[in-house]
Amino acid sequence: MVQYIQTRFDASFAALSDATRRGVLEQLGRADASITDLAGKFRMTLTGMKKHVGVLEQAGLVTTEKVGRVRTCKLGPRRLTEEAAWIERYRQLWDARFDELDKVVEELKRKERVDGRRKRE
Amino acid sequence: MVQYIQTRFDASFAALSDATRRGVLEQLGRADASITDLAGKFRMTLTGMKKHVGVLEQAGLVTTEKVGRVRTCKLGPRRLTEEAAWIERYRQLWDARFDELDKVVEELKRKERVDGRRKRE
DNA sequence: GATATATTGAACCATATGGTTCAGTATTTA
DNA sequence: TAAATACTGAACCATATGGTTCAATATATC
Repeated sequence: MVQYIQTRFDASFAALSDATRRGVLEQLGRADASITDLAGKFRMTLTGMKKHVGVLEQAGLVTTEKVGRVRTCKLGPRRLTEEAAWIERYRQLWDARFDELDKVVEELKRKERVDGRRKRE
Repeated sequence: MVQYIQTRFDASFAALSDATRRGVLEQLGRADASITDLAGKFRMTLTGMKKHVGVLEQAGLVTTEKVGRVRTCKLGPRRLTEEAAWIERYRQLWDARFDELDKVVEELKRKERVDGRRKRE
């Protein structure tokens, strides 16, 4: 279970780690497109684009269907819900962690004040 | 500018695409840790863990400081704000795209009703 | 039927990734 | 000062990635 989720995360974050693939997702958000369309838009060979689409498809972010000789790509079933949730959770962790640091700093300041007073005594 | 952002995205999403590194981030969200701590926790050589930490550091997600012989790792300055925003924007695109599809389906249904009526006429 | 179009697969290339081992160096600690 | 600890760097390995070219296949179009 955890393993499944982890490898799914691996796949989706890896898919998002390439500018071309992020661009393809944005493009498909506007309109479906063929491999030729995408290859043209991103100045790449058909074969190269096909690979990117394959990666996105593996990650569930894109689905494709071939009708006649043209393969049409569209956004896939995955909406990055879990990924968004992971990042949100991380951000909360981060906040909590730095709040702790703030407390430490506050504590230090308090002690300084106390020390100051002691020295003056 | 765009390039900078894109390569930053490349780096952070790539950093997140590995289960060990996501684990390290979660761990550091709980407490700072040395390379030895992390290597132990994730059953890996020091050298291996050092590399993962290096990737996270490159991405700005972790900072490290060496005091004496031990290097302490903590969460870095980046909170994944832009990454969260990118994903949110994508999710909206996705929703809009599928709303469009819904409209098409609605339209088809409407036509069917009309056709049905026509046939019955 | 001939030609053009759209994709596909295999093979190749350079570089990156995720890991290891092994031999250092620097710092504590006994 | 000797031994233990913590890290570091170089070198290596297998596999993945991001791209290409070239040849083949399937489908449309003239």
